[in-house]
Amino acid sequence: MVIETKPIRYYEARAEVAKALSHPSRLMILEALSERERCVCELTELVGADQSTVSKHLAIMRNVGLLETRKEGAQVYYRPRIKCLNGFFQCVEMVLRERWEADKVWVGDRE
Amino acid sequence: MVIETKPIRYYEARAEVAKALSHPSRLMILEALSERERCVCELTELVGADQSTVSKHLAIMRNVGLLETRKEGAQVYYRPRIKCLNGFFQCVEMVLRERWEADKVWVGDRE
DNA sequence: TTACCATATGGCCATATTACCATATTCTAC
DNA sequence: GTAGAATATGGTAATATGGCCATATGGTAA
Repeated sequence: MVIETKPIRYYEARAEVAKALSHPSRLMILEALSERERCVCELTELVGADQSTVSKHLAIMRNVGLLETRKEGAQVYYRPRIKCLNGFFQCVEMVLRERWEADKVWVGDRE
Repeated sequence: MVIETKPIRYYEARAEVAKALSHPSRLMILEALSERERCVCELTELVGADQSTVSKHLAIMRNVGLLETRKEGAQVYYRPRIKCLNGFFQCVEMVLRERWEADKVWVGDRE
């Protein structure tokens, strides 16, 4: 009974993208960018961390292909590279919603 | 110019789900489970890691609400708790596909 | 040129993650 | 009851991640 799998590289590439999405500050940034492009200084203010920290978060997302950049003078504007992030977040939302429902039922059982 | 955000807890909860999806072995397991439920021993053979390692991967996904379990004798069968993972993976696929296309163009530019 | 602003990178430290091994727990079979 | 299989958990070591500070880089403006 051998299960069909794809080469490890396949899963590694997908895990890398998911990992880029797995930090609160990065999700906050993505949400802000879904509205419109922003420069690093705006996002630094948004996140409230050191500018170098935010720069590294942005590099992580750009490296996996989630973001792209545009230079304007000394500023660098970041924007989403894809439009499908809704599908991703809808799924995460459903996980959280179902979990919440389950917790509610479970708590109810104890009373 | 203050950007609208939600409370940190909001992003943390979502990042936690994404983090549970950000390991190659866990993605391999999810793919196998999308077909049908499996016991830990099957998944251990699939991943090719120590049984305790696989058990911990499964616990991570169960704790965030991605998987649920069913006991049958001494065995524990895991299955997905939600049906929307396609939306998630379609988005990841698109990121990878777009990145691949971009790389192709870029390489072409150098020749 | 110099001074200054915006961004990226290197260094370092604290913490988190992952792996394995050993062991505990739970169930089946005898 | 004991033995053994299936799974979960604790310990520990190696590596990865995330934060800040300091600094490098690239741009603007005088």
